[in-house]
Amino acid sequence: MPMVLDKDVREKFRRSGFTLTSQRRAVLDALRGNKGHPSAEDVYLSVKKSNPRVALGTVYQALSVLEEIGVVHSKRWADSPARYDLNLEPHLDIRCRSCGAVSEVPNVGLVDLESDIRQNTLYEVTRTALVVEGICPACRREA
Amino acid sequence: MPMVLDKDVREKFRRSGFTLTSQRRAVLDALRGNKGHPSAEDVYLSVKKSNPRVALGTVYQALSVLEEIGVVHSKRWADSPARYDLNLEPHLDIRCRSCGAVSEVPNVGLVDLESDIRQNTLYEVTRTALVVEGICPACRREA
DNA sequence: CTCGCTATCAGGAATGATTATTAGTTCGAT
DNA sequence: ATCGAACTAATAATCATTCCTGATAGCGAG
Repeated sequence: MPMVLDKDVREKFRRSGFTLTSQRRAVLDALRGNKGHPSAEDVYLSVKKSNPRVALGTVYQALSVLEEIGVVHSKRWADSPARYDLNLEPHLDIRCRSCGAVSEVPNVGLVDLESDIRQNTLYEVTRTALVVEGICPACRREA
Repeated sequence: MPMVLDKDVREKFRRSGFTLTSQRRAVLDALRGNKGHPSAEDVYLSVKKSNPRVALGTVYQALSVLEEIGVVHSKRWADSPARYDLNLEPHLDIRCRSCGAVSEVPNVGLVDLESDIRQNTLYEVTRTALVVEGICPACRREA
């Protein structure tokens, strides 16, 4: 249940000066419909269903705009394209290095972490992402 | 002051079954000599000084072996090649999205985080990396 | 020491994700 | 309706990283 409401999105577009085009809305809808952590390619395929004329480059550009205005979030694991999601609550995802599945790790306190970071650096922090890798139970059994 | 002693390294190579070749040792030395967070290319250039015949691919392979046996650590920021370091204490690096500089954020409590993670997932955790981006003071002044 | 075995290496080509380019299109403001 | 800025589609280009091939090196058995 991502907390990304249309009203907030419109507001963020307005403030940023970017325009909320149909393609960008479609990318957003694709992310809404995909509870996992789709790659740009996944989003592209999803968007293509409703609008077969979109180009992959447009999806990349839309994702980058959406991330810049703070509506989507990206994470990069090794050996995998970047993955995107809408959930802007700080949360923790783990990726299986064998099968590539991504799932969420619950109950990990990240709340204080970001403010801790801001207090200990002179940088203006724009993005944080905690990347965790492992072997999922299913793949462990197979090994 | 990386805590990476030759003795530990040899032990880890022995246990893993990989062989400690001169190229791999050179990669390790390059990381020792570079206190920052060099990319594979940086390491390559550094290694080349003592052995001009090494190939970039070899550096990548050496880094991946060294990471697998737990001697080096990699992090991936957006818009930047992967960066490697020797410091295996969990620590926090921030990268300036404008000039690319990487520096460390001190005094952030990451100690409990990893055990917290392990307790809340069925995955066998093999790697964690906290990736933070921002604008460094120098670049902020210029903007 | 020498043969043969296996892991590794150098060099370069190939891959795959992402970005840049360019010409055309849409959209909002006038 | 007109104009200009922002956006898009399509494709080419880029860059990090991996893969492939034949050559080497190191090691154990004899």
